[in-house]
Amino acid sequence: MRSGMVSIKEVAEEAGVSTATVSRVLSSSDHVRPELRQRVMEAVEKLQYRPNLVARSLRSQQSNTIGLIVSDIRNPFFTSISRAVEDSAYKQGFSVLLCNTDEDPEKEKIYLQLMRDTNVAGVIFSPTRQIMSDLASLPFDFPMVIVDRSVPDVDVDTVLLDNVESAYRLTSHLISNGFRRIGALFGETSTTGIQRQRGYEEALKAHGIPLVPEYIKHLQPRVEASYKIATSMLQLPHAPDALLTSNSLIMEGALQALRACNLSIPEDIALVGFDETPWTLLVQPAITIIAQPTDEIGKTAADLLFQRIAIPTRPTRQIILKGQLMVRGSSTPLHLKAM
Amino acid sequence: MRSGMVSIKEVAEEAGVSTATVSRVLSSSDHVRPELRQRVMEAVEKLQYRPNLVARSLRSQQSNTIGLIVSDIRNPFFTSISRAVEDSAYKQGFSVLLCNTDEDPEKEKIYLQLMRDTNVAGVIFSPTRQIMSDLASLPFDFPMVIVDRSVPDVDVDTVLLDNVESAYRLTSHLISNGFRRIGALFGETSTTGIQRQRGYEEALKAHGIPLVPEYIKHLQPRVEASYKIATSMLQLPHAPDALLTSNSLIMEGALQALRACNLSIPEDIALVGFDETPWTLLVQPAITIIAQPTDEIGKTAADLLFQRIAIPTRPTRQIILKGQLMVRGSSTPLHLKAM
DNA sequence: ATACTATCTGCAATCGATTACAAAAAATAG
DNA sequence: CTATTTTTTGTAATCGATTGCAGATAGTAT
Repeated sequence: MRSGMVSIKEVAEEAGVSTATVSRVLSSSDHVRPELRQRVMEAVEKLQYRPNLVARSLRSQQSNTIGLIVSDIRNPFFTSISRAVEDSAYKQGFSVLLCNTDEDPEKEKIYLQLMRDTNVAGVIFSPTRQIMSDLASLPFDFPMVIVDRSVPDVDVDTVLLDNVESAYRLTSHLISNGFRRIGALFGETSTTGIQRQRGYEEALKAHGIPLVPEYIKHLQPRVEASYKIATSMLQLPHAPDALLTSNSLIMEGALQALRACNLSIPEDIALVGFDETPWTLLVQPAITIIAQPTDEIGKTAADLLFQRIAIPTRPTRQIILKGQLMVRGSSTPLHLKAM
Repeated sequence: MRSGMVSIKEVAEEAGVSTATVSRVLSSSDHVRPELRQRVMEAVEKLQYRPNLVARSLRSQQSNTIGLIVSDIRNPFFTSISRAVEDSAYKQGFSVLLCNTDEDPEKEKIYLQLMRDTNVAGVIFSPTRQIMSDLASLPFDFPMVIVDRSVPDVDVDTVLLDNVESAYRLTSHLISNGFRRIGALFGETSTTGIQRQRGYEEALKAHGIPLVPEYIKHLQPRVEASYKIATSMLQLPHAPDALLTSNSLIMEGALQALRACNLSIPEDIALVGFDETPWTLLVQPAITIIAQPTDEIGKTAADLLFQRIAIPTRPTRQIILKGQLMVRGSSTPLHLKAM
């Protein structure tokens, strides 16, 4: 155990009061005569006392920790979210337990259990589709905010992008720039992919462009998987003249594939996707994307969570944020290609 | 409080034994008659009992949480480290508290205090230079592993890159490729920048190239700062013909600056740096870098920490890992430029 | 069968705080 | 100055586990 461990008892002794009084001074919400308060403060200072948060948490049945459960912190989207969440948490005096699930329902369950067992104040969670059905039935009753993904039929706070609309806009942008054979790669583990596919299909329909099944693929949201699938799509007899990708890892793999096939962008093929990463602006041409307001998503999720922690019975909210279409060189219109 | 909260007491009752016995069954290290063990297990199963980790931690004075304190999780280096750490922790049954300090000594102190107050099992920490001097004197006696940075005069486990050597190799590579006026941008908050500067200077010296003070800058390790400083360096009468950057954020800013100045790489200027990020291979030309073995660094740090948690008196170790020079297009020799 | 060990099990203390309740002190009213 | 109310303070229970110690049970040797 820590060597110089000093507990509330020693402080009480030093100040000549009871532990209850010390506790009252420190939680500061209660009445204590100024003189005693002063004595306690001095004792605290002298002994360099710091309250043991574990003991406090056990007794008060509250905690200053929140959980953040995402698929992989290395996904730039979640990296950014996590930073925003941690910032908000810090300001509120909370700290953040980070969990990576790799889109694995088993790990998701394990981490949710951990959250319960450690009695966290609440959880911000980006679940796979698989876990969703169970979610309502699982015995987890801590405050929770779902982020990035939507959970139908479960009454829970949610923050996410307007995925259908965003994909619709992104696809429409390609179409109005003259692209017709639009290949699309969607993540298969999240609802996000599904919604973005919907937006994609609606846009095609609205413009009278037929769906081509070979142009639509679902895959693990990983760079390698994307590279492979994109490469094979590029070998098709009628290869696409544009590629729409549903997250930055898939976009990364697709870009690698284009490079490997020696295709130039956008002359041979356009490339668009989701999420602002450090590199969408650094590669040439820069990549047209839907920028998600990750800071705001993270901050909003944290805010929702703290509100729910404060008032557990509050009606739930679903907050849908708009993405921003950033038009760049990777989707330049066909008739401008010669320039 | 959680609704169906079932404690060890209920389990004991259900199984017709004492709480001590239940505890012994669950911690499984102790002798318990098979029949009782069976009864307890059944009760646990029936009541869906899960031990309260807060209570356990308070009583046993141990914890299954470790802290990870870095400057900014959005720095790809730390993103990767954090993932490796979390993986190792998960395998050992630990979870990870994530803290971003923004290289701010005040936040560092606050987080260190938090770590103490929550009685974490240990901490993996990437400190600023400022906090170092205090480090030994601060009253923090939990197991700690320093990562990425070196702390002279303090007896503590450390994992870091061979920075001097790596910078030396990187610089030598530039020199042997014909570059002579090598500008260098170093982070000012960490020891890492200092060590890399040393390697840079030694390489110049070894090749008989004079140091030019205007070519050496220290800055906040941030994209914007780097962009500004790089831009101003490019305006020099005798502008550099190569830029060496000491981390990926600085490299990002520098690349933006080169793009803004319409300089082509490596014809007008070479660019090299540290850290494998998603984009070093995606931009064209790809960027020559020293790849740090982030997975290994993170894993090693976690291993060291767990070993120290197990045996606090173990002699400390300093583990120095080698970086890997990845030669790419951004530093192609001058005489090949015409090709 | 008796004595002696070795194994199990339960009681109760403990970890370090918070908090219900009651007692004491202070403030206010009459 | 006493009665009543209000504000402070302390005592002790409590949160939910683990664990030292002693008593109970089982096992072994004589």
